[in-house]
Amino acid sequence: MPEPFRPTTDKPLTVSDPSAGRRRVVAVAVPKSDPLELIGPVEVLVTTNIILQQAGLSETLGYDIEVVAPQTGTVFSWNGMKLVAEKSFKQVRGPVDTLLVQALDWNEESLRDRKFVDWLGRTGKKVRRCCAICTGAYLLAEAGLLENRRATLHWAWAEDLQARYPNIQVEPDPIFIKDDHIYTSAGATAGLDLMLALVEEDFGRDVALKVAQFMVLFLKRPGNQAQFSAQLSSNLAEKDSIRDVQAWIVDHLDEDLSVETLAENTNMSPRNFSRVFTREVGTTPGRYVEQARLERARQYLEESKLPVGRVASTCGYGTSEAMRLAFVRRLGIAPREYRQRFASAR
DNA sequence: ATATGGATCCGCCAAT
DNA sequence: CAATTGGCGGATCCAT
Repeated sequence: MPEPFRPTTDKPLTVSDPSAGRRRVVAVAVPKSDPLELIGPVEVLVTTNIILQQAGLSETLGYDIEVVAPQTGTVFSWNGMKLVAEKSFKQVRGPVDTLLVQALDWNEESLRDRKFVDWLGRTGKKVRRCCAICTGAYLLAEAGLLENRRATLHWAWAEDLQARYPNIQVEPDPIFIKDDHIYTSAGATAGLDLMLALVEEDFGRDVALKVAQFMVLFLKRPGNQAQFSAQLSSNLAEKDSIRDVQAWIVDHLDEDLSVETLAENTNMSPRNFSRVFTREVGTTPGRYVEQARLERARQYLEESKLPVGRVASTCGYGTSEAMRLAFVRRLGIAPREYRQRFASAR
């Protein structure tokens, strides 16, 4: 076996809390779901172990990872690939540090498995951290762990989850959300970011950055831009006049896009324009403008090397501070950090 | 980090 | 009368 990872510098690894100890992580997988959403996040933890090992710290620091399923046996059978769970949840004994719940299965059998869901609920309450990757949020919701909490998942499911569990505050935009000890993430790749956040909590920023740097060599964030564009374009208005406004907005992000100005161009009063726009598009003018600016800024941060300040002004933010606030508010992460994690150009 | 002024949103009612 | 549009005011969000 070749050496898995060779550190690029001789700088010693800085660990925030050298007495953190080894953490027991139980990853819960269900049959007939997407294995990427298990393998990716677990890979972050494994990479952390490797990096700690390189620093000679793996005796005392790192993750002990177990994968469990509703039943032992085949967990995934997908395009000829099979993953086999050696343990079922019934065999989990003793305290767990972090519970990691992978995506939901296509036919939702796992949701109807009362013993399994009850175990999730009991365990999720006790552990220090309970995390869901994307549609794993359904399992947490069914287990009652998300009641009256903020949660996120991939935007394509957000509406459905909200409808089925009305007392959850579903927010589709953030990369991930931490509410007390319950963490949810917006999709498979967002699950990686969630895991990086856990690594940072446990062992500090230096370790998390090394892990991220190591992993982006292999994991170019796919579909992020496409996803957000789909989100914007899925809301195209029927009325030509409103569609024109939408097109004009994305072509003139750095100009005045106040409701008043937009209304003038459509020969409507601001009140009526706002009302018609909201009915046709599904979001208010102000929110749509913010969404468009945010999307463009994300794209530039990922795909260009423009300084953050230039990105801000190009995308219509008055100051880079304004953009920073918008990023933290909507995505839960600041622009510089966003670029650090998602930039595709080396 | 907080305070303040302006923009935006939304319900309500009046006018068209 | 029903449906659309416009204006007003308060609550909230956001930028500075």
